[in-house]
Amino acid sequence: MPQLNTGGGDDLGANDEMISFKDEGEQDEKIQENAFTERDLADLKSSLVNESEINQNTNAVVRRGHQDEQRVYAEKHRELLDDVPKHQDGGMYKTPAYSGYPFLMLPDPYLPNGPVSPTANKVSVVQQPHGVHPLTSLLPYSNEHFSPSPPHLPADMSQKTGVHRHQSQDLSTFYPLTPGGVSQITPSMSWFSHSLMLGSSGMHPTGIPHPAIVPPSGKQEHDQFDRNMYVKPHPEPKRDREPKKPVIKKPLNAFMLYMKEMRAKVIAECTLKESAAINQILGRRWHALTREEQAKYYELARKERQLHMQLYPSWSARDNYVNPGSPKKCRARFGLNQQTDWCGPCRCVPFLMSFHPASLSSICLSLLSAALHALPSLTPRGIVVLNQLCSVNIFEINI
DNA sequence: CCCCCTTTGAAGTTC
DNA sequence: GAACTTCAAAGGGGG
Repeated sequence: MPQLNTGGGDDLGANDEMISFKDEGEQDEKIQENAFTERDLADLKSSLVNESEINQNTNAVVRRGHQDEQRVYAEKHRELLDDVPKHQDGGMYKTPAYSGYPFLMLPDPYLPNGPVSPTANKVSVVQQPHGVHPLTSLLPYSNEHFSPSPPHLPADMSQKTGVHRHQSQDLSTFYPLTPGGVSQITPSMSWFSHSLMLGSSGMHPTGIPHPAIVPPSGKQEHDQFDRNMYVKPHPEPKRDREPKKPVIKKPLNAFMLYMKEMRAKVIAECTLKESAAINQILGRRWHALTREEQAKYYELARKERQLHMQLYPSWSARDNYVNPGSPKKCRARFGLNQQTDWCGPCRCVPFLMSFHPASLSSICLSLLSAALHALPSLTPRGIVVLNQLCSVNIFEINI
C-alpha cells in the first residue's frame, strides 16, 4: 500500500492505527463476513431482530422497490456525472468517490491513470452493491449530487486558487447548485446541499468550497466556526431564523468510512433500518475484517485527514465541540482571554475568583443566590468551586 | 424539531 | 501519559 509522505511527526497512517482484534469469538464471523446470518441478529436487540427475521421475506419486495428507487436515483446522478471519468480498478478503490473532496495537491498513487485527469487526484473508494451510486456511500466529499454546470461559482476560481487550479475545474462541477436549487435535491443530498448554500461566500480561505462545510443544525449552531468563512449567503426567508453558520465536519475515520460503504449492504441483507442496530453489526464486521482489509480504510482515513488538514489548516476538532454548560468546554473553546464568549455558568467561576478572598465572604451569599437560581445549568465543577470559595455547601443554603 | 441510540477512531481536554 | 470526552455517519424512534 503506497504511503503518502506526511512529512512530519503526525504519522496519519501509522501502523499503530491498526486496532487489535477483540477476542469475542469473531473468528467465525470472519468466515461468514459476507453473509449476514441470524446469529448476527441474535445479539442485537431482540425486538429488532425478530422484526427483521419475520419480515425478511415480506420485506424483500419492499426492499426491491427501495433498491429500484435507489437505482433510478443513482442513474440520475450518473447522468449528471457523465463527464467525470470513472475508474474501475477493482476492490476498494473502485470508483472515484473523493470527487467533492479533491486531493488537490495529492497525486493519488492508487489510480493507475495518475493525477493528470480531472478526477485523477481523487481517492476512489467504494463499490456500491445495492443500487446506490458508486460515489454515494463512502465519502462525504462526493460529487454525486451535482449538476454539471456551476452557475454561481466564480468562473476564474481556478485562477484564484493557485495550486488548486486543476481541481477547481472539478469543483465547479461539484458545487454547482445555487442556494435555490438546494430544495430540489433529495434528502440524501442534504449533506452537500448545506455547503452549496454557502455560495461563493462559503469558500474556504484557500478559495476552495468544501462539502464538509455545512451549516450546523441544533447544537452545532453554537459553534465558533471560523467566522471569516461565513457570510450570510442570501436573505433569510424567515425573519426569526438565525443565520446558519457552516461547520467544517470532522474527517471520517476508518470505521466511519467502512460504515458508509457497508451500511447499504447490511440494510439490504438484514432489512434492519435502525441505525443503532446496524452499527452494532457493522462494528462486529469491522472486527472481523483482516488487518489488510482494515488497512484500506485506515489508509483512506489517513488521506482524508491529510487533505482536511491541507484544506483547513486552522481547523480543529475542538471547533465542533458544543456543550455550553461545561466550564471546561468554554475555556477550551474560547480560551481564558475570551471569557466574554463563555456561557454564564462558565463565567461564574472566574468571576468569583476575581474577587479578593476577603471580599468573597461578604458577597458570597448574594452571588450564591444568583448562582442557585442558575443551579440547573451550573456544572458540578462550578458548584465545587463555589463551595470552596464560600466555605459553605451551597446546597445547605436556604435562599 | 431535536436528541438518543450504537459503533470505532481521531482529536481534544483534564489531571 | 492515562483517562476521559466529543464528534464524525446513519436513520428510526421518541419526547
